[in-house]
Amino acid sequence: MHPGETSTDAPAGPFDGLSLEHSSTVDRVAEELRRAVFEGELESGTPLREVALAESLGVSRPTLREALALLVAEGLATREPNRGVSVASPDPESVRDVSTARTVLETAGMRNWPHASEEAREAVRHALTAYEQAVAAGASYQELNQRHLAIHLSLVGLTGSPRLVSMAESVVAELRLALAQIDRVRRNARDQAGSHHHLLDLLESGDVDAAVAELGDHLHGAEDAIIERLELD
Amino acid sequence: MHPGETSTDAPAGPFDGLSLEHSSTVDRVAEELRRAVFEGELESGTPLREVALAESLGVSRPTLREALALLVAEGLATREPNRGVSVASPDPESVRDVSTARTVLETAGMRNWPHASEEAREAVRHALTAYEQAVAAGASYQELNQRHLAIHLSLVGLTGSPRLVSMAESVVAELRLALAQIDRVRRNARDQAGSHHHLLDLLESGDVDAAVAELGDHLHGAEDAIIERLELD
DNA sequence: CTCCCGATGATTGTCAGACAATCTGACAAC
DNA sequence: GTTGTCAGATTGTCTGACAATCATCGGGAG
Repeated sequence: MHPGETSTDAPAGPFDGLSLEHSSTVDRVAEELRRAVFEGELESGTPLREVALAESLGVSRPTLREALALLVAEGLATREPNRGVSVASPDPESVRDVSTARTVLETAGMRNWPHASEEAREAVRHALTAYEQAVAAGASYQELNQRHLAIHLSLVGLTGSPRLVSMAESVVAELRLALAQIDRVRRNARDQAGSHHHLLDLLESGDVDAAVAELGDHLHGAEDAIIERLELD
Repeated sequence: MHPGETSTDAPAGPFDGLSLEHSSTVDRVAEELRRAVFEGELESGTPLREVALAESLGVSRPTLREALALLVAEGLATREPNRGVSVASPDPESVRDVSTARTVLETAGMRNWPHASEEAREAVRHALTAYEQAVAAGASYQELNQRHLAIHLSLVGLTGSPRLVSMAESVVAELRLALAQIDRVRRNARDQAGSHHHLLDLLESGDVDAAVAELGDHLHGAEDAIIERLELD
């Protein structure tokens, strides 16, 4: 169920850290399409013609169709009957919805901070420091974006529920799509390390309510910023 | 973006309320498989052989494969590489996870009761009365189950977020699978109308905290009951 | 007698090609 | 200006096929 997990349940052997890329063609195609969408190579609304794409990727049409079905299920593309699949075009309404969904999921995680596993709490700290290091190192826009979203995902991880995390991943994927569309040309990521560091400090000090309030502001601000830039297309 | 919405943006015409069943073969196949799973016709762990199923349903193998991919994406079936897909077998861990996910989503909805739209609140009341009427009428096990879960979905609807509702639907689907497996033989549904009515009364009176506590007990009890029966298979 | 090993059949993953149904756009007819 | 019709393009679906992989089972080595 979890992609990164080792599937063998051998107790402990000398062959740890060895895992073979057992991905199917469909998975690779889907991954390549996701990458293209997130990197902004495909503008929103672009129709994904089956024959052309299949030929371009060197796979058969049924295989490509399965991959497209995955993308549609993830909300990264939309299918209109008899009209094919095209890259999803985020509208203000869906951005608002994604934002409220994020708020619910991440708030639930933060409220569980005192009862969360030490492992989950450590994951939050690690995600934050990784982000801050990326900022300090002047990492690329793509990497900063990803590490920033990883922080928010780690907050959902505080619930300890794999299903909630996977839901959050799906929602965040839609957000990445919207961000990619907005920043297709001018890709500048503001430094938000301070805000997140403050968030973690509040959690560590036990003031969960204040942290939740801060998160609410943070997400609401992001929502407004995205919608604003989305509407002057 | 919303399924029930008319896709034409004509201002207002005499042709409202007209909609044609535009379902594809893949959708129909997936729906039939879901039904079979929920009715308990397919035991958990049953391998879904592609050729046999395709022939039995009168569709081609690629079409069936797309439908199976949908089921897998919904968590109702699992795919093992080169070994095909089989009906998912709920284990205690996943039931616990489903329960915590439900708790998060439904609690979020209830906490939003005061700010929810009147439409959403009315949906909760309607779902409850529909369930109570079904109980009074001595409806079938299947119908009672569905109406009971509809109440819980309506609680998530209080968030006003379509995405959260669809997440809840996915989670509830897994729960229906587990219930179908448990009650494959003895299908008795306890009358839980009283508990839910009390829940709604608490909400209407404005005591959201008490309602949330009550919901927590309710879900935790259900979780324990399911796991208990699951473990004496 | 037990255990490892290789052949055999079944099943999946993937491909190529084909056809009908439907959509799009343009053009002719009323 | 609306309607009818047609050609091209695209999707939805089917058929048939092939290699890769997996499960089973019988035989030979120890």
